[in-house]
Amino acid sequence: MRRDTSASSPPTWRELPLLIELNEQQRQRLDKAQALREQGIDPYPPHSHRTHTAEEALARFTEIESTLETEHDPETITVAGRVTAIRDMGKSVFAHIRDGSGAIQIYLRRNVVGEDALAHFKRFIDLGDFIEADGNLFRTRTGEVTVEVKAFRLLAKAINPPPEKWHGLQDVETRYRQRYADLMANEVTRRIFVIRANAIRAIRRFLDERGFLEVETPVLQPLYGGAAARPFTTHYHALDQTFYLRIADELYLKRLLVGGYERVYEISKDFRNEGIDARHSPEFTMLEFYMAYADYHDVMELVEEMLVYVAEQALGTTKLTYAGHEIDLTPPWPRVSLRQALLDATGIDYREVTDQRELYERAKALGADVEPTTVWPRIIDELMKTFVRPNLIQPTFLVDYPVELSPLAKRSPNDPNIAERFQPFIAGMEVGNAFTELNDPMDQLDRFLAQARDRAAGDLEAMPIDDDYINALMYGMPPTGGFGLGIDRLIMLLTDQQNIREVILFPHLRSKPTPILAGLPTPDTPTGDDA
RNA sequence: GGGCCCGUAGCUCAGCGGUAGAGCAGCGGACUUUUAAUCCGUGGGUCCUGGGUUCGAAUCCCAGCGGGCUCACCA
Repeated sequence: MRRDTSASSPPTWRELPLLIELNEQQRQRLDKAQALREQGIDPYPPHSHRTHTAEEALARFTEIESTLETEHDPETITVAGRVTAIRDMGKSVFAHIRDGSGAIQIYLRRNVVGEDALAHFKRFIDLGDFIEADGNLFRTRTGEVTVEVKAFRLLAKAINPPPEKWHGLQDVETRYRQRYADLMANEVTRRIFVIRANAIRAIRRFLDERGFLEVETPVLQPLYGGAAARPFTTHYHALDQTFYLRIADELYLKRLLVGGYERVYEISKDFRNEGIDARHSPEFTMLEFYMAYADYHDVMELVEEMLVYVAEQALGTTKLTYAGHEIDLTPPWPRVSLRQALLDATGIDYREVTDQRELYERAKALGADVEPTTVWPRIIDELMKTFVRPNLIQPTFLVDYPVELSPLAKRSPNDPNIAERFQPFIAGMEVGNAFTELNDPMDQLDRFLAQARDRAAGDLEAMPIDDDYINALMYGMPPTGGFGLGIDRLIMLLTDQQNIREVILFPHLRSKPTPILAGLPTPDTPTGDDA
């Protein structure tokens, strides 16, 4: 059946090509919407007339209650929101509505709202619908501030019934695929993303107040770099060239220091085409900042101060609970060299075990997951992850890494095999990465060449040579300290979540047809354009 | 990618070879201060999909799809 889409009224659901079987409740609700239209009532009216949020209404009554001469606030207010509970008492009805600020109870009594209106409410308003209600605030016998309703209007008819009221939405897959339903049903989920927003705002404020310039650098890049990871690859039609989604911001931000900005930062999505697990999301949010005339010691101090500030702003405390651990962010955090940490945990002093074979034998003997072919720096990395990282529960800076693990970091003046690099660990989780930036263009070129050799040897994550970056360094970059922070992991810490997908609004899942679109055209359906 | 586990009503979950269940939500009824309202009655299922075993499969077996945890890889 074809329908003239220029018709003046919207279609009834029976006219649309819904290939799914609607369930009984969906059909009932669609029929209610249609019945309302036939009465001349728009189930999706364009305007609302709210005068008070739930929070404002509750605050108002608390404030004026003691001055009232009557039981009810004489001023009529209008509240609006989603109906989350209905308790039908016969000649009166209690309901709760929730808006973005909170929830408020409304009360409809037949002799106040009128017999017809009460019947209309009972007949046409369902859980999940958006309504607005005009009325007067009062306090019920049980003490709850409530709006006694004089009139109400439907603002938006909900066709899908909301999830179960007591248990909320539990199914993890549905919670991720239909985050809207999760947010609607679960207060905990709503709270996580408020904390996330507050934390990111606090980071911006902290850096802005210290003279950092927020910048935006390319997400689509002709050459990726700044980290060890496989990229997402795409074809750029207009330039007829392969481009990559960035895996890090680093090399572009440091070009800006060459240009003369002293302090820059960027908060942005990075993309790494690698596995998904509880701590890794291929699309994730990164903060990177760079400050000229600073080294990694200066950066450590700034990072301590920043994370304390962020926790205070987002949570109101610097003490967190994560996976049962009590964590105190109060600075200063211990600085432990990687060499010392490994020595304490494994008895191996890597400066004295420079032979790869010997290091392998000793790591293997300790039970580390290494192979005879594992290269020396990777064995160090593995030892750190297995024997050191899990024990770094309280905030700790692990400092001074082998140069081979840090191709963009400056060598220590005391030991050319050591890079001035640190990583903060909290609750056994690596939350960032930082170093005194390498600004010697020829040393940088040499490190790139070493990466290129690893790459040729089959390491897909080794960095490609960025010769334009070398050219930038040849103009001169001031001594600089830089820092990268995984925002998602920080939010996991702040919200005591063990899975990164719990702090990402719409995490990636394998595509599955939604019930509504089953059988209808999707972006994957060939259209003749690009196919 | 490997191992283990899960998929039953709109939602939360039982059932685990013998007629498909409960609570919430829905529908009908009673109740004018309830708040997981209460009380009476009642409709609703491709038991993820496809094969197989069996007199008989939601249940057992195989394959697939989707998801979770975990290991590997990685930040």
